[in-house]
Amino acid sequence: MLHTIRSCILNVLNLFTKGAKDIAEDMILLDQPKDKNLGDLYTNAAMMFAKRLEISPRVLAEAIRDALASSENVTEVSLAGPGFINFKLKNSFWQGVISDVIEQNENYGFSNVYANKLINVEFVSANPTGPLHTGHARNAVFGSVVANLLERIGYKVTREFYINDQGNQIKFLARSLYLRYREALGAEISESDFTSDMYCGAYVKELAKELVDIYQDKFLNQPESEWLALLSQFAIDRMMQNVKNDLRNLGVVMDVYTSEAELCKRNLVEEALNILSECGDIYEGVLPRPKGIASDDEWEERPQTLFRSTKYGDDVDRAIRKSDGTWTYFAGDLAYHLDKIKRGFTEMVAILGADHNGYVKRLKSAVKALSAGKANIEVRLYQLVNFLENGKPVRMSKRAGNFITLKDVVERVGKDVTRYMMISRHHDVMIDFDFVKAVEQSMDNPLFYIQYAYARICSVFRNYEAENGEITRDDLLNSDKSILSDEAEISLMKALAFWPDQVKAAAIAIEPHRIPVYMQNIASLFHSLWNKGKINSELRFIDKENRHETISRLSLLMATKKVLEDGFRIIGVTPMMEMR
RNA sequence: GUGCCCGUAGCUCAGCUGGAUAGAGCGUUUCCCUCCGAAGGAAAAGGCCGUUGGUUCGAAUCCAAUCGGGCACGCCA
Repeated sequence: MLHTIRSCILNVLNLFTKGAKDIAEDMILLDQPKDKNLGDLYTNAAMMFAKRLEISPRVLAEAIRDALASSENVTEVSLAGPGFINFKLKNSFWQGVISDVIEQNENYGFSNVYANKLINVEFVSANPTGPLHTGHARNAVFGSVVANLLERIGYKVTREFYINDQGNQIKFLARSLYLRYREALGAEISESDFTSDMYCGAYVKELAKELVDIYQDKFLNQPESEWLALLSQFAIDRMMQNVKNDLRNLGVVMDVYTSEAELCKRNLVEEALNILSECGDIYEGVLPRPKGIASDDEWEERPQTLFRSTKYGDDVDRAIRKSDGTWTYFAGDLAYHLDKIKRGFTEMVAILGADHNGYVKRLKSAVKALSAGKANIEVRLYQLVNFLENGKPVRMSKRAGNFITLKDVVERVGKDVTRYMMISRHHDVMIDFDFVKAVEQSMDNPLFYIQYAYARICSVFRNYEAENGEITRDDLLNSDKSILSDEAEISLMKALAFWPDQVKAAAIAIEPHRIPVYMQNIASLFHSLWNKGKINSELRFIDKENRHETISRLSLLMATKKVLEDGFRIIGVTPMMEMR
């Protein structure tokens, strides 16, 4: 719908000799003025592009005004301020949105700006050393919605989980498991046997029981070399099953799980280093003492193998080999991102918690260096979530193993509430997640407000169809929209017309929270219209005396329903047809 | 000491590539169910957008300083 207006404006821009060839339709701002008296829409295009076209904003504004004025949809155009163009449109223009939505059905809200480009979205990537906990919930939801959004603008998305299935942490997991294994077989174990690197959560005991069931006392009194590899693999397998299950219950399904150990076996670390060496980005050197470390006592200078990440914008160069000769975590990540590049990804997104903010620059550097500048990774950090129990913070200690798991959250408040709470705020702000308030059915919990709007729409269709039989798509498309001219009806249509814009903007900005915010706006306009029908019976959706007008109104409801469904699909929440 | 993020109504938060008189919900006050679902709606009140400078036709938005809060900072993962 809005495309018609934008292309009209773009045609004007193209008339000027300096050329508008680098101006895309998307760049033209169209919005509803805050003051409704100014018109239905405004654009600042004249001010935006005047400089680029080397022409005065006033002249450009006049040209756009004239073009709009001659458009069949426009009834009135006026210039204001330094170059705003305000205009009014025929009701028929807005009414056209209804057919648009119904015709395009599930495709309404899709665009193909990035048609068929590959993109990799890596998220969660939790260490397989324990169950997913609350901290992973936001990551999982955020990542999955970002992936959905990117698909909306045409990307071919790969949802990916990176498994850190080797290294010290896995060794300690296996040792912890072994302790519990001995305990299950009757050995005396005290909590002090668990060093600070080990895992003493209850889930390790569960694993130990399984281990006993399968192997009995086979590993009892055996040296570590006899059981370490097997127990490691056993623990990883079970933990990943667990992770996948928890994710599925949260509505998250990955396309690819990539194992760090596998990458190592394929010698990708060495390959990555070769590439970097050829660019002259690998050297033996000594890092300067960071300012944060006050005295030389705590700082020991030592030569290390370093990656010259500063060449690509990092603050300091980064170590890739430990003093014992093994790779650092970052070396593994070099291999991993080389793997992504080799699989053909030039665009990548990674979702990380805010506590990883120090990692962003080196990751971006790595991708630039390994791809000779051809690939890029966008990292999105999300702030942590505070879990509250009726206003009081829930204490968690990972060490003691008494953290709340993601599974606990989903079981307690449900998938939909969890997802909504995690996605409805900007990723840069902290969330207070109160278990009590989350399920309260009030406006402290806006999900219910949106669900309620949807349920009301479904209810109207149920009522109508109970009396008149099923209503068809053709009935709705062929209905006369011209009777839908009340301000509240037009406002709702306008909001629906902006839906594709909103989705595209949210996707490009990688800001999923805009979707629930906009859904709330649509729900609000709908509720308002509903209540207007209580006062003015002509606005009631069902008029038993007048079937034609009823179908016209139902067509607006259907369009609203479709858009809400699209929103629910993006955020992965199941719409509720009734809420009694 | 350095880097990243946040600071908008009493509270929780929106505010899109800089746009016109900064919005919503909760809470407070007043109205609206003979009639499609009142878990809703209409209205009132509530603001130096942390502070100070700068950029320009125009700043909550960009830049610089500053204050307050969160996070991070050589071989952990």
